[in-house]
Amino acid sequence: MSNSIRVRFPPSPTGDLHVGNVRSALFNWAYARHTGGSFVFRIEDTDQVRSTEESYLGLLDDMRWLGLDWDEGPEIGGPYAPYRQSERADIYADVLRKLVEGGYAYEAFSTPDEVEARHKAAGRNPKLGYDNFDRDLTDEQKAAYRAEGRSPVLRFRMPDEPIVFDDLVRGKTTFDTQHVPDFALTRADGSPLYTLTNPVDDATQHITHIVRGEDLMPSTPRQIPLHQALRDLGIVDAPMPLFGHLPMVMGEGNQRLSKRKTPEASLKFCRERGYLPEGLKNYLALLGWAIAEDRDIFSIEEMIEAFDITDVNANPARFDVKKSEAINGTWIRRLSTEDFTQRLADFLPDNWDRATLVAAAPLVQERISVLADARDMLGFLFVDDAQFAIDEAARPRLDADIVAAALGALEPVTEWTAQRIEAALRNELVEKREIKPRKAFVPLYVAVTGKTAAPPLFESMELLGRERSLARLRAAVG
RNA sequence: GCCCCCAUCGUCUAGAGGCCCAGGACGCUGCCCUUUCAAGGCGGUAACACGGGUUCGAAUCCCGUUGGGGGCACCA
Repeated sequence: MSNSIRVRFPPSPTGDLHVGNVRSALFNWAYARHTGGSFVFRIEDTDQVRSTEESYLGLLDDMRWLGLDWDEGPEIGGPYAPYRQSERADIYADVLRKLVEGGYAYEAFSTPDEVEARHKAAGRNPKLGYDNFDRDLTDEQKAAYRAEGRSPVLRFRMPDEPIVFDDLVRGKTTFDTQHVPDFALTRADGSPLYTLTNPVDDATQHITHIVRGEDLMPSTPRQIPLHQALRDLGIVDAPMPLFGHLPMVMGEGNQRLSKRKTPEASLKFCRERGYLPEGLKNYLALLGWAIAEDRDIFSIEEMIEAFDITDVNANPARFDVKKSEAINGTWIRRLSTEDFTQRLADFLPDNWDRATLVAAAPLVQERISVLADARDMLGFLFVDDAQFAIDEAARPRLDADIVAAALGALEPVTEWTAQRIEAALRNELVEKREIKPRKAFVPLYVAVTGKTAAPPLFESMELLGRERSLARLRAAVG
């Protein structure tokens, strides 16, 4: 199926995924599923110093958690294996050799300091980048550098013609190669750089659509001539891939997402907050894409059905925590009680009593937007009585008279069910004492749960149990 | 500084010349419901960055300005 669509997601195992990466993965995946093409998962670990096995394993776990399954990649292999760049060294070495032999790449000995010094001496902007100084070094000059103990990097010889491509989301884009210096393909130790491995893998793995963040747009005028060189040399016969550059996902205040400044932007953080994969994917899909004029909530199946890269818009988006949680909340409410209970149980600490949890889950399902909210809301049921404490913010809402009256009404109740508790309390406080329900129950919420935002009172007391409930009421009076 | 990209409510967006004195969602907010908190229902608030063109007609096309973002590594 040489004419079928192939997209890829190639993260580096150098840390946690952030939501911008996840959005790229999602769009690529959705496009593959929409078109019946292949989604290739590739690991770009050419930077041996920064890449870690832990991060690699984390990447796999995150992708599985998200439900973004890959057709080719780690652990399952595929026709263009291996899919970890650290295992493709001989491919790169071979390409490099042919590139040099074909005159597409050359040895460069200049150090960054020397390049900058030449720019300054010539009155040019020192930030201009490499100046193509070593392009036509003679063998004697190279030998002289080597005699100094220098090792060269290999650089790609950029063509003179402008690079023009039709971006899938932005349309026609032109780069004048005057502004694109010959770029390094290797380090001085001969190890390959991203600038080589990424285009080589895209070519050798027959990627047809390269959909990535806008931050990679400046690498496109380098990838295109390199891909062309690979074709000219007969290394690959893959046609030039199409490029689509997704808008950046920004944090608050238009800051670029970084784990330091915007922790909510890391997938790890989202998972710890208790986002549902459904909710997170739904929200992320909204960043740069819309399924319809008046719809925000849609399933992944609906997204697959409707998604097309050319419908993605080009302007940067802000990751809005409030909206993402609101979307997640509606996904939580959409879950069946059984499903929700299961996910909550998987999320909450193991030592929380299972039976109580099953009974309590339905009470919070429509009150939370991320699973972590349930931890706060249900904590009063699972905390040791010795450690139970009333929130400082809630304490002023206590009312000793009301709590005492409630205590008096509840002590005779032996059949400890929500119905009996409610009947006793209403009779005493609302009927006999004519206290408005709103006024009557808030102090009891505070006494029993320690908070003003809690699951329904009577059910909460039933779950807490007679003795513990009465004890908390007594503690609140005294 | 140089190169590239972008520009509709506070935010995410719909809008591909007349359907738009601009629609949806989040947020904020009013009311209803209500045992707290939510959820739900019904309202409200709020935008085409600016200036020139093109056209009978522009949020939609063109140019410029301004603003924002990205890149300029022997990181990816």
